[in-house]
Amino acid sequence: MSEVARPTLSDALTERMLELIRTGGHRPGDRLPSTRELSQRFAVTTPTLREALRRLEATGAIEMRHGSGIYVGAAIERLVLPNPNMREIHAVQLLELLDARIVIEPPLAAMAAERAGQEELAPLKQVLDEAGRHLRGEDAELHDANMTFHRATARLAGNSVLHEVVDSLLTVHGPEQREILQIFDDRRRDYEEHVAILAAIEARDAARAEELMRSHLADVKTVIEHRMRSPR
Amino acid sequence: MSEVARPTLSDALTERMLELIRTGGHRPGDRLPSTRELSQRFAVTTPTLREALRRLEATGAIEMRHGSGIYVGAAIERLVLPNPNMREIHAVQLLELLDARIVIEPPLAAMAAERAGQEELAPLKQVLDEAGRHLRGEDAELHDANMTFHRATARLAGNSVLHEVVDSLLTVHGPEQREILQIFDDRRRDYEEHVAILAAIEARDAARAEELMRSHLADVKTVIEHRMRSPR
DNA sequence: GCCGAGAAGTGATTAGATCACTTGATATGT
DNA sequence: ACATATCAAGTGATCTAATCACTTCTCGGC
Repeated sequence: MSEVARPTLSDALTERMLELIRTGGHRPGDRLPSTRELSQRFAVTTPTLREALRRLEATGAIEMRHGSGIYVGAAIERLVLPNPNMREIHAVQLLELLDARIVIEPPLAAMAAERAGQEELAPLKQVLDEAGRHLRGEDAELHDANMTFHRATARLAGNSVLHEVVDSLLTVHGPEQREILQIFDDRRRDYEEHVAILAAIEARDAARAEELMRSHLADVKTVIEHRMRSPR
Repeated sequence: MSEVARPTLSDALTERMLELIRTGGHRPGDRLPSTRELSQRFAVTTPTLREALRRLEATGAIEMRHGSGIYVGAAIERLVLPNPNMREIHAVQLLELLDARIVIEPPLAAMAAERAGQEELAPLKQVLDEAGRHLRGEDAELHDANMTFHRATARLAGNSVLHEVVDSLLTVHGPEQREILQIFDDRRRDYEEHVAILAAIEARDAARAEELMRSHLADVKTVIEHRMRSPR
């Protein structure tokens, strides 16, 4: 029954470090304060600080050079993708994220249509059934089921790299971001469009699947743009 | 003059942990040994071990739950993208990676052609000039310059999310992976095709830029496939 | 002017203890 | 018998403070 797990000290540290870099006007290549100074400033001990630093290092936000110092990494000014412990991205980036999906997902739908046998189609149908059961239930659950449809479709395409990319993009729709999305999206319509996409994939009509996915995501974007201007 | 920096203890630890998970037949959701046991098994102290764990956590390879345990994450069986300290991916995945680029990069070339003013085109030209100077020089340098062209083009497209995605995909072409690529690619031809792509972008011919980028990447893939079968 | 030794600064690792949280078993009450 | 409350064991999180290893820059010798 437990919730999202209370953030740990080093969770907070990671975010404070990011903030320090961003608001401090640091550019990639700049050197950051030493571990000793940082641990003092944040009032934590060395090992704790270092855990936070390692996380940032793993995503390319910083670089640690033995004997030399800690440097701002190239990824700092970009979006850090698969990062369960550092939610980034704000509302403005939501539309950019959708544009990215509009580029990537339609071809994936086409690929899925081309190679998917009946057996592999099963999980996709299952996801839609699940979503269907939530049509009159909790909005959050329908929303999640809709997201799962996109992941499942990407998986069907059969390219693990692209699958991972889509998965990353959708994961960013997590935590706070997810709440924003939930305010804007039109879950019922999404569901219906998903049904149509599945039909095209099942019929192995690649061109149609691609076009439907494209217009579906364009619809989502339109709705969000509209509602951003005139909240419900 | 220093080289690639000697791997640190926790670097090695990160890889040993990954190996433990992979060869141990662990599936996502499985619980791993406790920190106490792991630190004993690897003969390192807790803080050191935890640094390695945090890196794995940051990429979604594992999940640490306070009071409960350490669990294998969902990302473990997929590709972990922007990860300077964990080179993954083997040769088989090279072709999949290229397929992914074939899906993503052509539309980006089109977007670049549509929105690029003359000023923004400067860095792209500069990259090509740089590559041109290496035409008769070191293969490695030409190879790098060619890679930079792809990054720069993706940047021009003006979507930071997609830019980051492409950057991640190309980054994976790092360390060991890069050596593999260098064996297979045809740097001179790549350069010439890049020149043609730039011309299309400069002429703001989106359709042509897209098609050229697509055929360029298809060429690269063909060459690699061919050479994999019959090494030089 | 060049270059090598050394000092200062910085990250990497160690050691063991203590705190905080989760989970399942046990006991208790109805 | 079942549900609920309590508690103990296991596990991650953090602290403490010192030492080791590496880089960089300065300064002296040639």
